[in-house]
Amino acid sequence: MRQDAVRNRRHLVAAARRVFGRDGLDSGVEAVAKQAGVGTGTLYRHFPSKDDLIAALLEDLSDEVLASAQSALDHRDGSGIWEFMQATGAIQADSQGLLGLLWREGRRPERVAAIREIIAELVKDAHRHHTLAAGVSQQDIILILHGLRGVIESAHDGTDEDAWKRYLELATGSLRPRKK
Amino acid sequence: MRQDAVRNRRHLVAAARRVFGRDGLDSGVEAVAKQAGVGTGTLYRHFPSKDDLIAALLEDLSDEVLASAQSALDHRDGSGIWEFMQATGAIQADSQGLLGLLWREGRRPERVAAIREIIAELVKDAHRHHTLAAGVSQQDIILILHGLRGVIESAHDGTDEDAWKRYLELATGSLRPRKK
DNA sequence: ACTCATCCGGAACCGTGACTCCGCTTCCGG
DNA sequence: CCGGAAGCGGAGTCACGGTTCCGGATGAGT
Repeated sequence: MRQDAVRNRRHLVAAARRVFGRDGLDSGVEAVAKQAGVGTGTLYRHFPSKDDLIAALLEDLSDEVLASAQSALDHRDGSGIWEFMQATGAIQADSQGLLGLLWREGRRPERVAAIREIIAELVKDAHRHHTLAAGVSQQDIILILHGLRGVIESAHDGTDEDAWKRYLELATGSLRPRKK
Repeated sequence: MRQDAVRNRRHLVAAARRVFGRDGLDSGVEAVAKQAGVGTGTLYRHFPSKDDLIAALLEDLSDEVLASAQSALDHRDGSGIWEFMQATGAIQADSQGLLGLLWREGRRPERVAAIREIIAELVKDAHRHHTLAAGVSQQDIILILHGLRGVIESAHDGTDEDAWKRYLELATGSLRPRKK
């Protein structure tokens, strides 16, 4: 593969992330191509369809999530679940909420399953070390993460870029075990 | 205005709510017209553009929210804020997350302002009666509501229709004052 | 430097979906 | 009942955006 080709591919995914993140998936492929500094023909050389481009984008993003989940798992002291939620928030915010597509639509189900798997593991570990309130399930964590997505999507056109941090603070307040 | 025209208008708004709620705003106007049992021409007689139809829809929804907000305000015993969040959740769930458009996009800013106004009032009342943890602001409530929207949108294609209730339970856990 | 396989750009194509137009139908006051 | 104004339906128009195509440019091995 030629050097300029790999460079263009990278640029295209980055451009897609920027454009789709800013203006939504309804943005034209032409906007993405222009942002990447190439023509639409080039875009279609690398990705057979717009949907494939989006899939590549999500592949990238979910790689990041999986990586952070793995590193959170390494803790094994019950703090992993908190770290994971923070990291997910950061990635979600950085990608302007695009990561939510992975959840919301049926895209890349294996990835979603893998992430769920790890969350279950993190929850189990947290319970083992009593860093999570009793009765909180993996499903509850996922609920909070869906909420996190909603918050980030809303702040999107707004002013407060770090609102999601405050949100996590609030939302996780009731997940921590009762400090007596 | 002729009777059948009034009826058709109502049917159109209801149909739009159903169709757009189920399949998203990208659904064609033809689907809405068919659902309402009329032709597209009729739709365009009542609403000059698709966007106007959506605006009418949101008008309806925000009417419901304002009404529930008003009735929550009547309590004046500090419980209004909780009732309001429950009611908003119910409306949001019923409309399949369409209500979120009011928030997310810049649509109908006066309505949004009015709702914010009432939330501020509810928060003030709650603090007066100490039914809300100190340091929780109107902005925090809105964050939780954004999260609520995210949860409902996600459950959308899923199985668990009542997930948002559990979410509210979790999310509001840390908003209540420390029961000592 | 030469060559050719690979890659690039963007004009042209085509399907989709918002919107218009107009002949026909239906309501309703007299 | 009758007349005509208001309303209806849906085929046709048009613009937009995803996709294709191909002549020209460009990288890389000899």
